Formats: sequence, C-alpha cells, structure tokens
Amino acid sequence: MQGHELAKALRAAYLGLHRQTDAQFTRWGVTANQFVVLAELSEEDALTQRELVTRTTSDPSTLRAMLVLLERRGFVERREHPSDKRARSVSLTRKGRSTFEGMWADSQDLRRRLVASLKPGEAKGLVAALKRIAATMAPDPDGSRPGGAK
Amino acid sequence: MQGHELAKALRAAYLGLHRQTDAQFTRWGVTANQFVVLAELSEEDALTQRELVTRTTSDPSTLRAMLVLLERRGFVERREHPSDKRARSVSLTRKGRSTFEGMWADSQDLRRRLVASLKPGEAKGLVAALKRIAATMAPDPDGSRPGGAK
DNA sequence: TATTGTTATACTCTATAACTATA
DNA sequence: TATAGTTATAGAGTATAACAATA
Repeated sequence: MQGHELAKALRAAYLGLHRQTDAQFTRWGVTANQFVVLAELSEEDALTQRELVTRTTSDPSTLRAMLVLLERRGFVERREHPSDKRARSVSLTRKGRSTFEGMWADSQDLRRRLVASLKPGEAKGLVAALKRIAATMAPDPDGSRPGGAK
Repeated sequence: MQGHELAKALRAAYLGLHRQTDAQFTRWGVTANQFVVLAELSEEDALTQRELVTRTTSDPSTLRAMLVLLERRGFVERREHPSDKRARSVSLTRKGRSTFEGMWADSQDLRRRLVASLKPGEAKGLVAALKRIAATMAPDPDGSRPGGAK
C-alpha cells in the first residue's frame, strides 16, 4: 500500500512538471522531452547517440526520431564521428544553442517554483532519494536483478 | 541549477518506475498507464469519466482513448449514469477486477523494491514532498498562478 | 562477435477544436 | 451558460525486429 502511494505521488509530481514544461515551451515549438536532449547537448561539445541514449534514459530508435525532428528544425547537427565510423557525433548548432539559452531563461521561474514547493534544505535529500529510486529501477544491463535477491 | 537537478532526478525516477511497470505487465497486455486507470476503478464501484480524468490527471479525450481500449479487452464497462444523462458510469467488469487483482499481486515485488530503495522512515516525507510538487504543478483551474505571485 | 546506428512498422498516449446532448 | 462526453485529426514518443556497416 505504501509503495502504491509512493508510485502515485511520483507519477503526479512528474506529470505535473512535465506538462508545465510542455506548456512553457509551446511557443518555442519544442517539447519537454526534446528540451531534455538539448540540455544534455548543451553541456558538451558533442555526444554520440549512444551516449545520449544513456543520458536521457531513452531508446536508440526513440532518440533517433527525436534527433531527426530537432535536426529538421536546425537545432542539432549529426556529423561523422572522427574516430569511430559507425558513430554519429551529435552537437547543437549555433541556432540550437541560442534557442536552448532562451528556453533555459524562459523556464527559470518554473524551476524556481519547483524548488519553492519544498521545505528549506529538503531538496538535497529528495534528489538523493530519487536518484536511489532511479538506480533501483534502471534496466538490468545483463541478467542481474536490480534490488532483487542476493 | 538546483531546480534542474531535481527535475532530472524526478524524471529518471519516474521513467525508471514506469518502464519497469510496463515490462512487468507486458504479459498481461496492459500498459502502466492503463493499470493506473484500473487501479482507480478498483477503489470504487463506479466513477464518471470526469472523475477519472481528475484522478489520473489526464485529459477527457486521452482518457476516452484508454477506456475504449480497456473496454475492447473486456476489462471495463461504461454504462449510462443513473442521474446524469450526459455522464457515463465507468466500472470494472468481473474480468477486469480479477485481472487487476492478478496484476496487483504480480507487481508486489516491484512496489517492495521501490520502497526498499529508500532509507527507513524516508517514504513518508518523500510522499509529502512529491505531493507538494504535484500541487504546485497542477494546472490553474482559473487564472491563478499556482505558486506564482501573490 | 559485439557495437552503432537505421529502417520499417505499429501502437499508445497526448492534445486541440468543433461538436452533441444534457444540466 | 456550463458541463460530460465524442469525434476527427494530428503528432510525439515508445519499442521491436531485422538490417548494414564498422570495431
């Protein structure tokens, strides 16, 4: 029963944030999920799709679909990887970077409100707990049961 | 920066749980989102679609699409509401209820793992914090800014 | 052999706008 | 006038399986 309560609260919090984010970014023509990709790219010069899949906890084919959309809009570039000819080197275009910066500024207040809904000093512990949940729920890379039997 | 960190952790935790849930329910042919609807219905004899929209923080037309799928599978019934002829009275069929109970049992371990990823006594505060976030992020019913200016 | 990414395909979820019928 | 729900429509995200090229 406690687990279900937690699951419901987690869902409600995430979906609320997700929709507020989507609403905030409507005028930029970018979805909340796409923003996540742009945000990851903004922290590096370039990333392979494989790395982006890991960082966004996505799927190779899902991520590709998103990148194609972002590429069409001119926000993202996929070049040949310098050392690995299988891989693609994904990076923000100049337009993509400036758009991301605008969106980042535009969403400051939303992040402020997110933090403001917590008690002082509560954020740190919350983030830690959420990260532990995420780790527990991460897909088994091999046959291991995450959080399962010894 | 703190807000973004929190947003990322919230997303990672939710998506992890969501995918584990989907994976767990693959063999039942029911998605994690559909399970949420079944779970709400399992707590009442019947609900209107309007009430279900509120409880699942969904959209009238999204919810309808889900109900149509669940109805096709014989899990759910939509009857004429006794007192309001506009409304539909949605309830689990016998098959829907027994399926839900099977799924509930099948997902016990997942909920146990969810709770086990927390420190003892941490769950309560976490749920409270998540609910506060959800309340802050709830859509404005009118023109009020949730968490915004006075 | 394993890995990176693509393609084809299909389905769920999501949402908007215009609509019907009741309240 | 407002509310409950439907319809049409569209697009995003998700995932699987088979595949090609490269490591």
